[in-house]
Amino acid sequence: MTLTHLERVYFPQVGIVKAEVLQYYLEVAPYLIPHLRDRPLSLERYPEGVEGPSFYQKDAPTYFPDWLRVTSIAAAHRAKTVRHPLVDDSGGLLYLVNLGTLTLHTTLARIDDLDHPDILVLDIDPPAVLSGADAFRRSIEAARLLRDEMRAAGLDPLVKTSGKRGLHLGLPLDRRLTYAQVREVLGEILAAVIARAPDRLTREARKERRGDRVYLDALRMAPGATVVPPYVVRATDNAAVSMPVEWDELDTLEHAGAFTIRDALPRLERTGDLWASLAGAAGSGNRMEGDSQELDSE
DNA sequence: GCTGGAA
DNA sequence: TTCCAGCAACGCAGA
DNA sequence: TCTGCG
Ligand SMILES: [Mn+2]
Ligand SMILES: [Mn+2]
Repeated sequence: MTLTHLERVYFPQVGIVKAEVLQYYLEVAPYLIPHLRDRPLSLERYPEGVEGPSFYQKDAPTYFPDWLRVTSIAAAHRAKTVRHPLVDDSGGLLYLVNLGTLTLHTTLARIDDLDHPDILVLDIDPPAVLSGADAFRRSIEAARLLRDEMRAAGLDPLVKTSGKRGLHLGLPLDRRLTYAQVREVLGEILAAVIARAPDRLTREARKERRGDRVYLDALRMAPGATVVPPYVVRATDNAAVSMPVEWDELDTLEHAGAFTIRDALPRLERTGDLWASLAGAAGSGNRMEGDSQELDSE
C-alpha cells in the first residue's frame, strides 16, 4: 500500500497537510479502532482537502485491495447490496484515510447482529442562529437536561464533543432491543425533557421551525443510519476531532472544536478512552427497558 | 482518489 | 502515453 | 411523492 499526496494541504487555515492527518490516525488507532471494529463504515471524503468538494461513500469499489474486509448489506428497499468497508487494524484505517477520508461514520449495530444496536447515540445540535461559543453553551445546557432525564430512568450516558458545533451523548446497550424499541424508549425520554424545557429544546426537523432551540436528533437511531464515533477528524477549519469529555469538564471548553488532531494524543495518554464502555463489548450497568409486551414478544 | 475511453 | 470527465449515500419524517 | 435534513 502506498500513501500518496503527503504534502497536500488539507487544512489551509491551520497549515495541516495530509501526512499529518495520516499520522494522527496512525497514533489514535489504538483508541479509535475498538470503536470501528465489526461496524459497517461510511466514508466522508475530501480528496482535495477540507475546502474542496466532498462526498460520502459506503460501497467499496472494485479497486479496494483484497485484504480490506468488507461486509455486504442489503439496502433497505432496493434489490442490491452495498459492500461496506470494515476496519480492524491500522493498515485498513490508513488505506481509507489515504483516499481522502476525513471522517469515518459507523452504524449503531455490529455485523454479528445488525438488527440490535449495541450503542445509543443522541445528537445534540445547537441552533444555526447562534454562533460558536453561545451555541456550545446551549448544547451543554441541553446535554445536562438530557443526562438528568436519563439518569432518572436509570441510564447513565457519557458525553463527547462532536468536533463541529454540538455534543453527542452515548450509552452502551445490551442488544436486547430492536431499533424500533430503542427509538420508542428514547422518544419517551425526549418528550419528557422537552416538556420540561420547551423554550430550549426541540425535535423539530425543520430548521426554520426550531428558532433558537437546540435540536435533539434521535433520527440517527435507525438501521442504516450512521453516527460519528469518538476520535475521528471533522471537516472543520481547525482539524477538530470528536473528543469524549467528563461531565464536569464541559464548562472549561470554549466550543465543540476544542480538541484537534494537534492536541488529542497527549490528552488521550492522560485520560485514556473515556468512551471505552461503548467500544466492542455490549452491556454495562445500564439496562434500557423496552415496553414489557414488546420484550415478551421477542 | 481511481478508472476507462478519448486525444 | 497522457488527459480528464465521471464517479464515489441514503433513510426518515412531515407536508 | 417530494423536500429538508443530517
Ligand atoms: Mn450533530
Ligand atoms: Mn444532527
